[in-house]
Amino acid sequence: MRQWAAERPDLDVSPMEVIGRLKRLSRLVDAELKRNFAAYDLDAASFDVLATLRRSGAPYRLTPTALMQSAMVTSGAITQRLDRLEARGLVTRSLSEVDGRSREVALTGAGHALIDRALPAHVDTERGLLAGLDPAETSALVETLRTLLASLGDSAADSEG
Amino acid sequence: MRQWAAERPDLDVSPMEVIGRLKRLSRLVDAELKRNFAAYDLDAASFDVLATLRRSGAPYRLTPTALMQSAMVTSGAITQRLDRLEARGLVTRSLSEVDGRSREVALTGAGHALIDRALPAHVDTERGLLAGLDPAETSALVETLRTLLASLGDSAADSEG
DNA sequence: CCAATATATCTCAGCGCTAAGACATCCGTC
DNA sequence: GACGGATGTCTTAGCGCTGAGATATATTGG
Repeated sequence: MRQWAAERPDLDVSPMEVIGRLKRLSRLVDAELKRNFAAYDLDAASFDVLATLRRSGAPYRLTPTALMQSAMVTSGAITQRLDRLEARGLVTRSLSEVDGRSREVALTGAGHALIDRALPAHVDTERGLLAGLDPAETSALVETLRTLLASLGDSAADSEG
Repeated sequence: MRQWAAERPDLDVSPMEVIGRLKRLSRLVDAELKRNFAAYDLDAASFDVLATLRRSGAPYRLTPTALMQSAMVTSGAITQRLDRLEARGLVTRSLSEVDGRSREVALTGAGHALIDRALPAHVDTERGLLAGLDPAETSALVETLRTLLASLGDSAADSEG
């Protein structure tokens, strides 16, 4: 920030302070979570799909489109994630009975068991990452992030985990 | 969150609320910034390198290692970014005079001009992304992110933009 | 001084993602 | 019912990054 103020005093670079830190934090978090995923033979992408299916509740079925929106990736990315998960026997894909264009992605028993095993350590890792904040700071942060996401039109701002 | 509480009532998934939103926000921000980069024939990676060199001040020279630490990517990624920028005439690479292992990466006139042109719109885009927060919320957010980064050992928590 | 170790950069295979587009199916309108 | 546009999924080429490792130079301790 100091550097920018010296180099481009004509610009108000204060937004960089927020967004730069946000990006940095996101990278640090990703790197830390990755370590835990690896302990369960997972990566962030696979974990994301399994966790989304898991939290959707019985019968643990969602369409690729739903998974795509939750993950905020392209349809091609979801297709490939599902290819990998299906090959490992963690999910199944079947034709939708109500829409001929669509598929139903379902957790298998193995997928269910794996995500249930990986979840506790994952949440613990996340808790550890936030250990530097006291409860008041944490809840203020949640609230601010919710406000920000809502202002950007993110529909999942109220339900996402 | 509601879904998790119903599915895994044994787990305190509150950390997911923070980290999930953080990740989501980071993706939205990336997507929005990307649009502006494209208007200047840049991508996030190239912009990052040019901006880092630019804010380092005259003589706008840094080592690949310094760029690597700033960008939080591997050395291979920096090598490739520099290959691309060098091919476009936006930076030059020369041997270090003080360390035979090292290189000096310098902004060219074209690189300097390009980043100076792209910067104002970039900062404006960032400002727009934060428009949903009032000044008090914004400064509280900065402070919280700083605290969090510091607690995670991020040395650049105080200077990064 | 030399050996051992650390550091700086580059190389490259492999991987997951995007972007663009193909294809099938659904839906609204006439 | 047929047409045209919208939607859901998959395909594929290309791209940037990682991770492992190669190479060269620097540093440190004996």
